[in-house]
Amino acid sequence: MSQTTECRVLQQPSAEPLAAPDDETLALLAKALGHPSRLKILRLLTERNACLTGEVVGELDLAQSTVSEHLRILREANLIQGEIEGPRTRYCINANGIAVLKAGIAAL
Amino acid sequence: MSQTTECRVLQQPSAEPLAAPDDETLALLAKALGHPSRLKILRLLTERNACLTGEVVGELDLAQSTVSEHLRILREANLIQGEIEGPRTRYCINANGIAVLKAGIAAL
DNA sequence: TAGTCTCATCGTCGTTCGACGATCATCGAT
DNA sequence: ATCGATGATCGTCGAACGACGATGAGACTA
Repeated sequence: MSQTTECRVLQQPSAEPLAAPDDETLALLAKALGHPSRLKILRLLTERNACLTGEVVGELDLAQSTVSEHLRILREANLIQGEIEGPRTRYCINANGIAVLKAGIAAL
Repeated sequence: MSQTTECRVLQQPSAEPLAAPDDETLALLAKALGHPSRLKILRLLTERNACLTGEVVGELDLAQSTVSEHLRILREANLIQGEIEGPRTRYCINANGIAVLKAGIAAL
């Protein structure tokens, strides 16, 4: 059962258009996106509001360690964020990172 | 001297919003973008209207063969296109590919 | 305290990437 | 017909990636 508990993170609505990142940063963001499984994870986290690691693993037909790696890559790219919740970790979209990505691509 | 001859390619202005690509395709596009040199090439081709391979090489501080590889990757990702012009090749942005990319990212 | 559950991290293995120099094919000019 | 210039392709090498199983660290539960 998909627990769609909200991922409570302070985040201003950002009225600003948001500056586009430099090439180095944009390349890192794009690279993090450059794998189908990671795109699927992003869509999953968007669709549901947040997911435990185990829920993501359940959707991906990949080993737990592999999924955890993909989550790490997305996290380090600032595209998602996770908070520890007892023995589990709850991941959700990092809206700011996504916004930076969108701004960078839109500015191409 | 940078020859900014126009890259004449038929291309409808596309009034449609343009459908977002599937994850597989979007991942390939993102992967192609995931390198600073390739972003730089895209910007170069946008700024000037088109470039010969040699002009791109002159801007990138990389070996000719390496640049040619980057051009190939962008070309195969449909983000740029090249036309042979005598002994040289003239590259320009593939507006359609860029549009697909932007649509895919914007839809995230 | 022992046991279990969850998830991150580590070590490994094969594949892909990114860079290079060398080579090759093609076109223009001599 | 030869030569020079241009640029794609090939072969190579080290680094990074993507997958996996195994292990380890925390946090609840009995």
